[in-house]
Amino acid sequence: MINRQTYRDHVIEYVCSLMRNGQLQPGDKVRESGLAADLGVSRAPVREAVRHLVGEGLLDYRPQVGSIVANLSPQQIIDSYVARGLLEGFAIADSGKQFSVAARQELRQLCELMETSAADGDDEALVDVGARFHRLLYGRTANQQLLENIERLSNKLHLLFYRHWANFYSPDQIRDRHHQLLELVFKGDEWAVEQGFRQHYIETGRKVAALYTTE
Amino acid sequence: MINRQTYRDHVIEYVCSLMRNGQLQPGDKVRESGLAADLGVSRAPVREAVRHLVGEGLLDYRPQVGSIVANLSPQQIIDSYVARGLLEGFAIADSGKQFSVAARQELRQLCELMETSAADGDDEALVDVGARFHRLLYGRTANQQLLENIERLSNKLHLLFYRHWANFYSPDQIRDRHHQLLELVFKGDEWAVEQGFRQHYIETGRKVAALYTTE
DNA sequence: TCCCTGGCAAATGTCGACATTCGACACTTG
DNA sequence: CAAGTGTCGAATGTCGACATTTGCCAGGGA
Repeated sequence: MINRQTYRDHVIEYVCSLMRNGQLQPGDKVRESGLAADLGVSRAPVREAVRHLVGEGLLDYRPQVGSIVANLSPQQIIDSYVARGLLEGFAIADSGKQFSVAARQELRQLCELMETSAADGDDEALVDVGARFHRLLYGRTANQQLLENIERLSNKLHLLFYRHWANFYSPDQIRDRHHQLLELVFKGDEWAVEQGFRQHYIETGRKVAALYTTE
Repeated sequence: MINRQTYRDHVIEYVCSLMRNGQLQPGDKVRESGLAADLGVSRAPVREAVRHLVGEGLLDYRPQVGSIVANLSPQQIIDSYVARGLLEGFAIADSGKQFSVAARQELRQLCELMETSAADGDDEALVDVGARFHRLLYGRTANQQLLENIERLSNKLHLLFYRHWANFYSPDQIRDRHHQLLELVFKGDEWAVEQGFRQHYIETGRKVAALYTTE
């Protein structure tokens, strides 16, 4: 038994799945009693799970009132993507290590895979490949503290907005944008890498934010 | 009633004060029952406080076993300072706004105040002034998401290591190091600002880490 | 002597219930 | 009719107790 699972973890996963399913949308109230009833557990582990998700930024919390699914303003959306670009760009630039030929090939193949997934309209696969692509890059950093922050932000943006970003670019654009990132990384100019990733994410952030402006 | 205080918040503050007092040191076990008994409350709010502090990175947590005060490895210490330098440097460079004459004067005065505090051996005042100095700089960012991450890291490093950094530099050095940061900021070269703050923090991080290496 | 094993104590995980607070709705009043 | 107010329901905050797991230590065997 490597990792003992506690009820709290089940609740966390359950809430995340509700967010992925769309059954929980930004602004929706999250009632502890409801979750407890759904899963047949008491409110104690539910409260811990909710508090954890609040800490992750996935839920907003008001004392004595309760929690709602985080409802980021357009500016907050952009800000989150900016922060992610900053962290991920640095993590990649700072990792320093060279990419093996095999690793380069794998990353390039992922770009192609993104294009075919996008062309097939398989958004789920596209998002998944995109996540693998980025993780392969920033995951090379030896800085665990940085990694924690990146994954927190990454997970937050993924759960809140993964639905959308597949629709902002044509299959060609998706492939090309990520190919360009790769070339920056392989070239080894750290400053260019950081700027490139910042730009990559701020563009996506602006597009996502645009969807949430005054509807 | 602006901000209703709940027991959980009291517990958080209590644990932080224990860490500041040195009654809780890195590696020490944090028993929920003990805290509950100390404060005369039940374990429920204590658990929430502990979980919050785990999320902040101040405590390490092992399921079914308990929590201990975070005991960062030398590398993790450096990594944390690197991350803070990255975030703070960007926040300052990206805020873009000009500093008023009064603001510049205040910041320069804080540098001098750091020197006098250091010369007087008043570490508490020195650390406090240092915190105000840095907050005045990074607090100008409009990016709330960034700010949250900075303050989380800042608070973590402050609580775990505020004891030490006052002793790494002479009063003159402290003043000069911060004056140099100010000149970078006032000059407005964003890239130089980012690099400067990264360097500032990585140096401190290395010195702190050195204290925790194989004693 | 060392290792394994079994049980004991203590800490965490979970539960159900009660207390407290907030938000909403209907009612009163000017 | 609008504004303020009182009450009620529901959700959160807290509590004490029980269940379960972990780490430790004593005891026995090789």
